Amino acid sequence: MKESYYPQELEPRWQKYYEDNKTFKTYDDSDKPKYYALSMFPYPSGKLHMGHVRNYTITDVIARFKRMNGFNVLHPIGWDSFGLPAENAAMQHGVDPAKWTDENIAYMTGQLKRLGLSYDWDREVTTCKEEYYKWTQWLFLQLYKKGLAYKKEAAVNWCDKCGTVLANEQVIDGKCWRCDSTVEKKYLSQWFFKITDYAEDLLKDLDQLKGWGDNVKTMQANWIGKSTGAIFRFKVVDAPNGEDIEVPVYTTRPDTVHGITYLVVAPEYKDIEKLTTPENKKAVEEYRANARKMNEIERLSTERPKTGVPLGTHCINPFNGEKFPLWTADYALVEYGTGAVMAVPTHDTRDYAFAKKYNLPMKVVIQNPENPSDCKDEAYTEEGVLVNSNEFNGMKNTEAKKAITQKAVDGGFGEFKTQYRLRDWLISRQRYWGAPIPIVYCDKCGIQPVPEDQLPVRLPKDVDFSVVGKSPITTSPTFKDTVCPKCGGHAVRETDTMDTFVCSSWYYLRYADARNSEKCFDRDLVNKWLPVDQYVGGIEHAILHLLYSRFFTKALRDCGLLDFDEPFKNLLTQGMVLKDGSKMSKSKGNTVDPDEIFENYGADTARLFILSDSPPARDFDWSDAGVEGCYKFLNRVWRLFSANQDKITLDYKLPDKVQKYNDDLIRTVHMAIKSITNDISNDFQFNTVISRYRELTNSIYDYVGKRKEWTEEDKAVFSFAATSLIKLMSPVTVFMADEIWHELGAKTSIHDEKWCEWDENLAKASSITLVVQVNGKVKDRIEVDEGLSNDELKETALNSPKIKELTEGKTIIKTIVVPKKLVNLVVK
RNA sequence: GCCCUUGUGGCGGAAUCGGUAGACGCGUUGGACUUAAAAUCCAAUCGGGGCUAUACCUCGGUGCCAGUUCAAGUCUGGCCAAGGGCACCA
Repeated sequence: MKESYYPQELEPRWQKYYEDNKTFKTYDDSDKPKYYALSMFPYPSGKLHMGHVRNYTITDVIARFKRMNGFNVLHPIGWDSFGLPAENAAMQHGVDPAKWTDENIAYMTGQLKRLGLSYDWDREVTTCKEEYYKWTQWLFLQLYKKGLAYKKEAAVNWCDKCGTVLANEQVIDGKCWRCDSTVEKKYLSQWFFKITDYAEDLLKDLDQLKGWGDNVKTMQANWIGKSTGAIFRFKVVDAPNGEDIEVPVYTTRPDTVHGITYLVVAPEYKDIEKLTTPENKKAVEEYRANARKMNEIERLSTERPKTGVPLGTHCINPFNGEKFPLWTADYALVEYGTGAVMAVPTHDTRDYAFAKKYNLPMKVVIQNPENPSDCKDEAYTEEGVLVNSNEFNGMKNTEAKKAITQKAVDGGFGEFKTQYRLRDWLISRQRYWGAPIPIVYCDKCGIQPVPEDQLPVRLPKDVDFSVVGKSPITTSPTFKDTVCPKCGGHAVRETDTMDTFVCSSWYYLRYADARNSEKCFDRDLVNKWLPVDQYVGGIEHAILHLLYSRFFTKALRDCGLLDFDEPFKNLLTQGMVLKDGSKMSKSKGNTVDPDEIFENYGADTARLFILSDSPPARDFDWSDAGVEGCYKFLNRVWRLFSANQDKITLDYKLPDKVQKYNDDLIRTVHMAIKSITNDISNDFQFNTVISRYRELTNSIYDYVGKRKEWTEEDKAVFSFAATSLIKLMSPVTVFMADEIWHELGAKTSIHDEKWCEWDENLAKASSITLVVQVNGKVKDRIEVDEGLSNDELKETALNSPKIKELTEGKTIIKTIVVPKKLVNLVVK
């Protein structure tokens, strides 16, 4: 065994060995229980970054730990390889997106292997390959058949820089999630998935997800945005041309209905022209034109003062016969509720601000009986009792919500209503590098799905990437024209491709049956492996990917393709990797290249370090000194073995009875096994696991330092300690562990070993430190035998000279004994 | 504004049930080895005070203020700060 550690040589050697021997291949037929460990698959951007390293190392250690604990582990990897960067590269450098992507995948595959990740490479999936996107298209058709994929004309989010529309989830503060440019509204005909059909399911089933953090669950719940209230329909009494017209509103405060003093419709409200009198027409038109010009950010700013103009028409409140005016104002949103709002300035802060500005009347209808407010200075939005509300006066507002809505239902002018903020998922993209939507438009038959036996609809190669203002796919001379599958006549293909989030919404299912060319996946295999037992990835997908995947699982369940409701049983959202307090990014210039770390220290050091300093869920601050420290530690472990190789055997036999000093080391090892096992099992606290590695290593070094002569017993105990250490470390420092293992004479890989077990009786110190407190303050510590009873502990405490002195002349009122731990004397 | 998460030494962070606060590491300081350096090893390292000094003793200390308890980093109530999410969503 070499005297010092040499990762640069030994790591590639083992890497090749694992590859040649398919050490980590997973077989479907096994009598072991299954465990599915999954990292969020990467976009092949070119190179791994430290966030990837952290993500994949965490999952890899989990997979290896479970394997050693007797599970048949599925631990796959793939590539989320459709998307804009490849197309941008094509536009800028004239390189084929497929080639660009392939090259990136090849490079990053090398990096993943170098990092020592125990993937079953035979299950690799690549979303941009025909063998994969064929099934993405097939799944689209299944959703289409179920009525869950549909096309509609709608106001959609348009990113001019990316040249495509975006889903609501991809608009962050009015800006594009990818390129940060301001998003505009456009009216376009686009494909949607009906995720709103699953709003209630997606919300309700969050309760099932015990293994998800509350942060992610509340983010999803907020996004779904459920509220309950009522719809009220108000008749317009003075519409131009005497038209008979109603305006429905959605409200969560039906209890305030007697306080309506005006009504607001969104500038884009569909009937707005019919609601506008000729005298007001000009002002209203102007206001609407202005609203149209505003971008999302301006429009949605809550700071902007409220504006609006009257329409000139009026409604009657059927509850009290009062007449109130109609206005248009852009604080009403056309896409939420009915696009119209009943305004009660006394009990809604927005209505209050608006009414104040335009001098609209106010009427108090809810009051706190203890502390009545006249709502002159601000709206009263708390609970209370109804006033000025006819037969409902005196009723608690929480009860009145129901009673008043019921009255509307009975009177035929309203109903109970549950409303969600979630919108349907817009999946069309006007880009080339994605899965083509398998639809054709026939001149005669209209929209026609591509028959399943004609899949995949292949991406054309004969395209011009230099075009501006339209998707390159539309430049293909061969792609667009086709025949109608129904009538055989002329038809044109849909040229939009699918959002890449569609591809990533089902990839975790494909791993269960990755090479199936006949089917999307075998139902039994998917039901066998899924749900994912442990999913690991970044918090940035809390809404996007995780919500879409949950939707897909439920929709495919309803299509009869699988038998479970939720795809990811446990979710670990790892924190960001920071350097100097901020997120690593190229623009900040604070990135660390994983290759450089591999080169200088080896993958094991990288793996050890990325797990060592913070618990996985927290942000991790990269420090060069920390890497150095981990490298030194590995050297120290290496030297422990190289300097003592003659004393370590793999087939040691521990005697039944050993010397006290040997018993102490054995106990230390058992305690380490216990705490390491528990720390991994309990929320994957790898940072403390690594502390235990160091503690155990320190203990073994202490032991070695004290031995002048070595008995056979000493060697056996030492062998036990050293081999336990290297096994415990093997999921983290994968290459070094196998190298040492072989240097010790093993013929098989350490990664085929069973996890260490501990004996509960040995996993505790032979003596304990009794803490003696007086009035809750620690006054003495006494080494006592482990087996002492509570009475004996009390006796020991009272006999301590220190305690005697402190209690001298005082009365002991009470004595608390915590078994094997502590005695607290309450004295006066 | 609403919701979630987090607040512990110079730093990253430990601390099953309420029971020794600061494990382990980084950094710093001192020492050993060396011609020297690197590497390695040993020791000290929350703050204030006491003692010539070591040992030791003592007081304070887990964002702030209260409370419960023999005992609070941990439980309860009220605040404050940072990070994140949602947001004219009626």
